[in-house]
Amino acid sequence: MPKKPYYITTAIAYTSGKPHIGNTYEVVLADSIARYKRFVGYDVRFQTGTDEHGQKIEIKAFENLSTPKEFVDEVSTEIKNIWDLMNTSYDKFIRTTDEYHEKQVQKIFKKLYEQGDIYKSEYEGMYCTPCESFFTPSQLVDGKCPDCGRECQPAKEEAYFFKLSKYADKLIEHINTHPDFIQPESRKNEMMNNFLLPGLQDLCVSRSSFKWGVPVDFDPGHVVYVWIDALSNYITGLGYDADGVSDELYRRYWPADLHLIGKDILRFHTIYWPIMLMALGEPLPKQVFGHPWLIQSDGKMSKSRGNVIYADDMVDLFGVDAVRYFVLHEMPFENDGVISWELVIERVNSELANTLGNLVNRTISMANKYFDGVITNAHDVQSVDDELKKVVIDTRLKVNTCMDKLKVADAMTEIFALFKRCNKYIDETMPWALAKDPDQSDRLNTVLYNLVESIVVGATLLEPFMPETSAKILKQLNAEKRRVTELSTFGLYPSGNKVTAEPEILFARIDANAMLDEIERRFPSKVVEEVVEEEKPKKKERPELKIPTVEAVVKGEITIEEFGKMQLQMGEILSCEAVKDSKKLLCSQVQVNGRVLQIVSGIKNYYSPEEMVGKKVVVITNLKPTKLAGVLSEGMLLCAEDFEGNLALLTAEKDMPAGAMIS
RNA sequence: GGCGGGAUAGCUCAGUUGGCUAGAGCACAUGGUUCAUACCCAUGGUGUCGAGGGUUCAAAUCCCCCUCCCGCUACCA
Repeated sequence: MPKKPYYITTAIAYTSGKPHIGNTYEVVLADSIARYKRFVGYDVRFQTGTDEHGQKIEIKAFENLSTPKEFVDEVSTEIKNIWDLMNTSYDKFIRTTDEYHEKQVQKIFKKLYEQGDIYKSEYEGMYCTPCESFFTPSQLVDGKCPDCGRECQPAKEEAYFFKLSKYADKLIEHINTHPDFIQPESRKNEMMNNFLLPGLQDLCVSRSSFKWGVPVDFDPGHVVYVWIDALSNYITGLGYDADGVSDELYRRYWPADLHLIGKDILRFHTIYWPIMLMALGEPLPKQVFGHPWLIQSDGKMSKSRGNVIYADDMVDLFGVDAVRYFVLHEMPFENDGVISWELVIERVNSELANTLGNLVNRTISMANKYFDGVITNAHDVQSVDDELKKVVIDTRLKVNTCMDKLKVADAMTEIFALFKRCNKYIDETMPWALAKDPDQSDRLNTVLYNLVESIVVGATLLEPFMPETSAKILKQLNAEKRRVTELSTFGLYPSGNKVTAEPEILFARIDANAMLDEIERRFPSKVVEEVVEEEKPKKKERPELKIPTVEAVVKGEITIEEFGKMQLQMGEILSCEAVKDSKKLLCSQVQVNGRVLQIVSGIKNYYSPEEMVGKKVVVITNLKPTKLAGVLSEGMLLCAEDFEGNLALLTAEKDMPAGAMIS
């Protein structure tokens, strides 16, 4: 019988820098599923890769004194090396700078344009300068800016737009009739309630403010929006062709069975991507799973303090399979998982060293001590054996149930329950007592045989999650990995086989204090400087895997007179408080000359009201007053904003009095 | 502000359509054991099941209200 195809993908990693353990987790998770599916008999194709375009990369490369291509070559290689280090069994590593990919992206874009799903906007009267926003005709209210109600101006920049709304009803229908399409299910509501049901807005799918992207071949000066580019990887990696001459691979593996992605990019995968596919006339992926994140709980380790945890450092300290075990087992299905060095050490000691490693070690030691390593099934069966056998046989089904629901952590727990049951069996049967009585030799043989057999089954099931450890155990027991069809039978280990004479420690117990000292030596925490930080609003660490960035808009030329219309002045913040019922707004009383202006700003996530007081900042003082969250705001505090959306207030380079003019 | 999800043992959580003395793992304590990596096995406890009210023979579970947390989204002049 021919194998059924199974196509699984991860998100492609954004090549803006080295991925940390939270990003790496995704590939390991995908790998465990891919390996499991292969084991149970699927013809698996597992694709991952790197997403290499966009303005952010253009800038990073520039800062790095290299060309974008040189930069992404380097980072992509680094990412691939980490994926390899983690022992991930991908079949295809795609790069969005690969020629065949870029070519297809151009074709896809062109096809959508030619069939009218993508259109070029003319922008006359559709750019609202104060709002710095572009609007499509459908968004305008009476021809005016839907945000501020002011006249919109013709803009210099043209762009292409994708008519998402055309396919919205079809997508809603699809989501409703395919309850497993979006996982976990709670995310489905978010997509429906926030985007689909209120009505989709057309998506701007080209950029002309920077160059590092796939050029729109029929309109030089525009590059394809990075998401259109990135999402296409799932089909271009299979040899999809927009002109209809796709490879055999594509016909075999598409539609994908599972897109595994971070929960932060679910919107792109459950709205934009399906609509793209509908427009192309291709079937939709069967399932998109937005997994949670691994986060650092106490803030002791955070990027800003330069001590993020990286996969390669962890592997160096603990070994590949310990890291795989940790990330797979600690990550729940729906909530974020927590990672810290202490937790890793604790798990390695209690589960890997104690439960599993010690079990294998003590079993082999007894076999050597009592029978020179020869394992014989003497068939001296007692009723206590039954429960062990039942657990061993049942584990395969339990694991399967978990894996079908993508509950990888639970599947691992089942496998370790098998190992724990083995430990209990040893206590129940007391081999050391049997060894003292020559008449019990058959019984002792049988007990050891049952143990070895059980461990072989466990090791087989462990392979998708900890391939190296699985192989090591089987080797020490001189056994072959079982086939899936053999797992319902107990007693296939060849009687008379000999286990290794020198059992190797699988996982050494870790001295927590010594290890933590070593970690501190290698990755000194920059510590304590921020003692007073307590109440400071904290920004949560997010993985960098594919956070969409907003490219800076290139604005049209203005005259000095136009600039002169803005009244910029230094202002001193006299007092400041949070705006009630608002998550981001602070309301400041700002002194400028003799006046005190009340200004509302969306900076609560970056500044506390207390620390605002006394600051001298740059203010636009002649901005038309407006109400924000019901509070009057009579100006604007100027801020710089980086790619992550972090804000910093502007101040003068030397101390200047409140009211000082800026020109 | 809108939509959604949570609040259960010291910690992380499970509790299916309301039903027997509310569970698991970790941690802790005691006992056992010695084949093994100071390991393994057994036993144990406190829970106002976030607060209050209601429906019911019966509520952690259903309804109302309150408090707090989280996610997405809007706003962030």
